[in-house]
Amino acid sequence: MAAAAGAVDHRKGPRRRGEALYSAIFDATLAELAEVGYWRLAMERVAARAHASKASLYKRWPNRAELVIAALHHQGGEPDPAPDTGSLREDVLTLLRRGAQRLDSLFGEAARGLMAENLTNPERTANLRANMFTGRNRLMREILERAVARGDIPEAAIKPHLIEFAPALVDHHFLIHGAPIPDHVLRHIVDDILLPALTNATDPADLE
Amino acid sequence: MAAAAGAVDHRKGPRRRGEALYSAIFDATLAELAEVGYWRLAMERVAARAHASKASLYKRWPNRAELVIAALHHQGGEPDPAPDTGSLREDVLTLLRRGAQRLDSLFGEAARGLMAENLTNPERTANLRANMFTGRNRLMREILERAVARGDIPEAAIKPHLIEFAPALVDHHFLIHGAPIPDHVLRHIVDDILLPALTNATDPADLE
DNA sequence: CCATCAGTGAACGGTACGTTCTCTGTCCGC
DNA sequence: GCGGACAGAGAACGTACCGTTCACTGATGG
Repeated sequence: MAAAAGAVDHRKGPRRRGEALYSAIFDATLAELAEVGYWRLAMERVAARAHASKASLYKRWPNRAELVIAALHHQGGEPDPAPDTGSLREDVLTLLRRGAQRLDSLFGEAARGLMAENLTNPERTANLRANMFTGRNRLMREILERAVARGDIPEAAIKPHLIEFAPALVDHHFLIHGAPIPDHVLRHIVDDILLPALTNATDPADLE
Repeated sequence: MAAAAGAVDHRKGPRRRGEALYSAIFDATLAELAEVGYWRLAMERVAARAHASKASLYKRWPNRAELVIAALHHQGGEPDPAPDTGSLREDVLTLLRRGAQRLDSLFGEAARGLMAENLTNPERTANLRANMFTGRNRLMREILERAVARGDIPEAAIKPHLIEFAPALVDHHFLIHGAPIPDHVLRHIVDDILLPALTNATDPADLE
């Protein structure tokens, strides 16, 4: 918590630069995020809390969305590798549970706010989606490819809409009902929707 | 277009009341919605456009979300009855297409904005969801019940999460990718996800 | 050691909020 | 058909935050 600088006037006192300044700003951003939520997070408040100037913020990030994304990225560690339990069901459930848990945190608060803010701008929405969902989709694809290799599901299951819809349903539940997401919701998605769809996947070529 | 009142000063001129006032405000609201979109729709602008006062607006609706919902409700006619083609696939596709088409209109613009604005407030989100999705869920349930009666799918398919997820996927696509929603997206949802899930639905009792 | 760079805090004009004020048209009971 | 209550119009207010610009001065590198 480097934000404990207190009432230091950085016009006279130690004037931060480089990493120290970034850290102070990111700390202030995350603290504001936790305290008042994304929606009421204001550049003015972050600047004041970090004892930095708004000009310094706007020099680095054009708006609060970029600032928050940077702060989360700065905080976030390495992504976990894809689960590999030998069971498709367990792999998928693990992946979804991991995502659900992530949403029940500062990350989720930010994700909800970022979604809300960018929903009105399709271009930014696409950009945001690329940053947030791409990782999960890659892991899901990995899981499915292993299941295909094991012979658990047909190769036709490797299709974008079959890869993306389970995480999409989790996201939707989060957006509508909030976090935490009950585990039975995840089990329903996997057992009643995803697995039947994957098992019955048919290659369009078979229909010709 | 009752909004064509022009430069009438309603302090002196005919002062509207009751239905006339409501209509003028709703017309102005929908016109603003169409012109600048939900996000830039401001109470100030609506009031000015309707030659009404902000006080009159706030007396009736506490915020723009309520105002827009009321305006849409005022405009909206009777909901169509559930499709009944004799084919589950056609019924569901018709329902989803209808929903997709509805989203590609003023209603969709408003829905996106309302979602964005209320995403940060779980309580309001729930309220909003009740107003927007309940109708569709009822129709979907009706369709599925007919399919069960015909013997097309097992009775176990009548479960909330199986009823709700197809419209949810449509909504999610709309939120992320915008409108119009390509028809093949709807066909993928129905053919590759919904129908396999419904056909394979198993009663939990069968597993005991 | 000094010129340049860069961060701070303050102030600005702008937009929209939600509230409150005065003035006055409209309606209802009598 | 009259007069008071009710309620709408428009303007003004204080608040919040936006994104920008300013003068000042600490830090940095040649």
